[in-house]
Amino acid sequence: MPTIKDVAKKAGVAVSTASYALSGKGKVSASTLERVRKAAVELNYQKNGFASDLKSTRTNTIALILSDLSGPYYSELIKGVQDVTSSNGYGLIACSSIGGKESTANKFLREKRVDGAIVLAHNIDDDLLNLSANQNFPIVVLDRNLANDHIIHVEVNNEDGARKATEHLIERGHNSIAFVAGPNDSHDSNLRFNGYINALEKNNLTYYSRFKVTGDFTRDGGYRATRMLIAQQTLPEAIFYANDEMAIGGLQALKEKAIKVPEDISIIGYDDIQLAEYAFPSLTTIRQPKYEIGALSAHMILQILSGEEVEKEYMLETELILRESVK
Amino acid sequence: MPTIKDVAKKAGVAVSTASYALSGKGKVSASTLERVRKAAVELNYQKNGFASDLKSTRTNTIALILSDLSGPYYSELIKGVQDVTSSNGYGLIACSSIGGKESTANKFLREKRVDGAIVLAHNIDDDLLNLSANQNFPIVVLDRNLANDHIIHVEVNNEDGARKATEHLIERGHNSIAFVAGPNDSHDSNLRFNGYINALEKNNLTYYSRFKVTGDFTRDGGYRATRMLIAQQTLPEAIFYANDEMAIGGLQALKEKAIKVPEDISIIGYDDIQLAEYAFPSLTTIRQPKYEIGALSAHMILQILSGEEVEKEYMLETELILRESVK
DNA sequence: CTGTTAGCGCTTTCAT
DNA sequence: ATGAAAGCGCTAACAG
Repeated sequence: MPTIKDVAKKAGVAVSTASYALSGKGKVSASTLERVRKAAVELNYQKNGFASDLKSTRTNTIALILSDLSGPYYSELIKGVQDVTSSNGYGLIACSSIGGKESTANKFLREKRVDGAIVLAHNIDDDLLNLSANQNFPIVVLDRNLANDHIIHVEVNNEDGARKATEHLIERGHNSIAFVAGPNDSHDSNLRFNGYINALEKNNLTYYSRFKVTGDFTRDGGYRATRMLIAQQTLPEAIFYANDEMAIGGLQALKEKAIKVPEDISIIGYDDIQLAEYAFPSLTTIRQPKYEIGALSAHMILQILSGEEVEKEYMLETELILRESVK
Repeated sequence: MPTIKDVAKKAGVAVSTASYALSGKGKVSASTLERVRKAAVELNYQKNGFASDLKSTRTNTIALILSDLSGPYYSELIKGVQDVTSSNGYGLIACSSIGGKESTANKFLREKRVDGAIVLAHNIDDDLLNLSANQNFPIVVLDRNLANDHIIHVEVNNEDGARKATEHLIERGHNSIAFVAGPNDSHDSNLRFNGYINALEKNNLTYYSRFKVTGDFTRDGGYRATRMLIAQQTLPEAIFYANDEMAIGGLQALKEKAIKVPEDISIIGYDDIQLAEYAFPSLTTIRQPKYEIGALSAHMILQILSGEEVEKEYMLETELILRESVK
């Protein structure tokens, strides 16, 4: 691999001159500029990004850290982030937190390979975020609450969203409502559970712990959770799934047992992923403003990076989307 | 930001010793190791990734470059790549090629910020790939053919897939078949068009150029293309969309004009994205082995990186998925 | 306008 | 086992 030194030698100039010429920071005569450029092309010179970052300490790139790059939920979120970063001349890389301590996500966070990060990955632990965040390295977290001056929270009102979902079910006349939770360590899922409980209490409905089953936010988890519900002697009148993916898995389980939705049982999801609209029956759900979350998060990071003072807490609201899965 | 120098000073050792201690490469007594570790924690020391990469010239990370991080097609592909990389101790970052020359994708490719790359992004140009690929920087391309010793091609048999789709339509008795193409510069779309033409010819059907309209691989593009088809006096008996997203947009346009699928017109897509199964009517389509593409690509990169000699060309086959959108 | 030079923070010989 | 020191490739301050 040729270095800038080789280019300089070939062009018959000093490295600094070559550097100036290549970076286009003026201070070079047209003729040397030409010579240097020519030499660079001939040698197929490509600058070493690490070396230049090491000097500049700015990467102009932010990272979006997700627990799983391939989830359907993320599509719109990414779009929001991407639109904002790219229109501000920033680069974006997405990385997954799969792989624990060794994951790329961990590495990027620890070693500051980017200028800032947006994190939506329950398997990244709080300590790491607390250690990594600082004046020059802003972090936006989307799925937890951390007491740290350099961490911005962009939250969606989970409790209220879950309350809306549950109350909608109650309004439609359902008295026994099951809740299919996400992973136990998911902050979001726990808040949604709280909202569910609140709505129950407010309406004087008793909560039966056998009506709470745990999925893991995947379609398969929703399928299994629903099978468990079906296996119990009394089927609830409605099921509230803590996310749409699980609801879609549930739809499948219900269909297999010939339990009709919404005739025999009503179901409601959470998120409003693209598929929700196409599921059969289409899924009544709680929409999260995913694009806005992404765009706002990116915007905040860039604000901080450009030295602005910003609010540390943002709360976005949800919306009930009526479709066909609730009677 | 504290550096390793600070840690060394605090621990009362030389930088080299600190480096050894921190990287766990032996050669340090238990007591100094302890001292150094303690100092590092107290200072909240985090190593500078760029500096260490600059020395080591290995990042243990590969990049997946996509034209748009948020497309539904990519989900499974990413999963395939991710499974292989993470189980081999490699990191993965995904980046988008949006933003042209300034995009993160370009930068990573040019400046070798990763050890290798998998590219599925029609807006990255051939020249850049040719310049970047070399002995130590393997590239797998998924959407084009480049004559370059250091570029691996993983292809899906587009022509054959399109032929299958078209012939299926013909077998089901359709004689006038429209084709909704992707962007004109898409290699994949052009090959699919060839397959379509071949099938027509083989079955002695004439090709009408008014039955070829161009979308841009998006739902909206498919919607508009379909409107154009509808606007013409004679509707074809069937439409072959060069990808599922456009077909889903088409479904919408057809529904708005009360044209029933498949009673009034048959449609077939390409890709078999998740949504295809959930569309109404569910979409008959050509499945691309997306997960396998991803896994194979990642595998090849890692092979090369570990010094193996490998084949440069791979061709994967498609499969016709029968659903409800063809009469 | 061009060249010399001092680092950026780290790893890694090579002595001790 | 530990330390001194040489660079990785680049940028930028400074001198000319």
